[in-house]
Amino acid sequence: MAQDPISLRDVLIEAGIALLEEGGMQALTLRQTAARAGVSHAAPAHHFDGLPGLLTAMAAHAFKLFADAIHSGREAGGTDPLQRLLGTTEGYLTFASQHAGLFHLMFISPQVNRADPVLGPHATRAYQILREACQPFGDGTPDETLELAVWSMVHGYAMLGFTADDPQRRPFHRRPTFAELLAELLAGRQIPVINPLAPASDTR
Amino acid sequence: MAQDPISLRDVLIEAGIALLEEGGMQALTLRQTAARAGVSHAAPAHHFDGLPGLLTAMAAHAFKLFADAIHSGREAGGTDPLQRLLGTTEGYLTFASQHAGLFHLMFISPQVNRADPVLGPHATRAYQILREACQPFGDGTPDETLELAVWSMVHGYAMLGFTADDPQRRPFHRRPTFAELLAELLAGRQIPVINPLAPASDTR
DNA sequence: CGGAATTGCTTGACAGTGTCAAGTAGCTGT
DNA sequence: ACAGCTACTTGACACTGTCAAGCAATTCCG
Repeated sequence: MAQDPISLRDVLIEAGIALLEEGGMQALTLRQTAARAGVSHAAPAHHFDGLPGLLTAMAAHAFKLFADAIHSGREAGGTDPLQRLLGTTEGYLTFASQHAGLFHLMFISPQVNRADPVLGPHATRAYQILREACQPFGDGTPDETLELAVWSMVHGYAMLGFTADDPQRRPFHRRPTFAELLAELLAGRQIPVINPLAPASDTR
Repeated sequence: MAQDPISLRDVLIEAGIALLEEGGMQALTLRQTAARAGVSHAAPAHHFDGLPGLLTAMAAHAFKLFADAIHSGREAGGTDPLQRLLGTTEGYLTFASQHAGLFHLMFISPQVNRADPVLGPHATRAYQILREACQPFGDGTPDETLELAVWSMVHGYAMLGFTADDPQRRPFHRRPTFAELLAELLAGRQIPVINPLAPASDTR
């Protein structure tokens, strides 16, 4: 074959994502996925180990998109450490709200086999981005307490955003933004200067 | 014995909880619940509006248990404001780990009808307990930023505890405790004294 | 070059699920 | 006594995931 034709495996993953984003986890079934991909209902069994296998492969794909999202969020934050961390968390939250189904797959669905090694690399990459964004606020070495504090807070903020989508039931007069929460968390820390070693030079 | 005031409705809720705690959300089906309650497979339809109705009723029950759990956690914290807040969050986390299925029902399951008014009272009561535990760390009035920061952090900590149950994949050398995370969050705050004689005349 | 094995998918079946329609036993109110 | 109502049962239907068998095309290899 001259060119590698798109494998049914990838088509199925795309079809599954489409179903997930259209109708949530309820709509994501093996048979519907196969139908959308234009194959028979048992075809997916030859590429994935049942429904959990398909969901796990989709979760792996989702982790890659997720790591890309928080990476570009960090890059959008420029060079200022606080803006970089904020951009990272904004990427986190934007992905969670724009791809709620994939987020659910990545962090919640009990059908995903979390021991599968295909999940590891991109999940680790995503965490490394968060870790590096936290680094300037520590004493130079990785501060696991700060990392987990930021991670827990942004993750919880995203999850609570899903749950309390009924405005009337929200206990807040005005829901604080995550930036305010992060400022609260970092209030006890020294905010690092932008370029501590070099002589004062403006940002371009 | 002679009088049998236990309604089938309550029996079904208990049966559902038993199934949920034994086999997770996968095992919680209408028909299994009916079978465990000793009735026919269509009996639940006369007490709940389908499976979502049963799950919503179970979630309401769960919110009551949850509010009780964080209430006793707060009481166990004694009178010191920090210990009270810590006890509250510990109650939160203990409930989440010991009743993972109910926690999933309360905050995650898309089948639960979150607009149902039966969810409101106990969910509100739970949040009020958290709010009051945060109050001493504010300037006297409810500080919604601090409340949401604490809530997001404890919620995210609980959720991440579910996800990353594979020790090998955890990015931490030693997973920081939630008390350490809370200390990090409160590091920018004045820790209130235990028995303030003039509560409102604190430093400003 | 030609059978044989493998791959990729289809077809068909089965048990299990939620939901609906119809039926029934038992109690209640008049 | 009788009608009506409540609480459930029975049966059916469409849909689900999974498995076994089959089949056509490709690849292997002797």
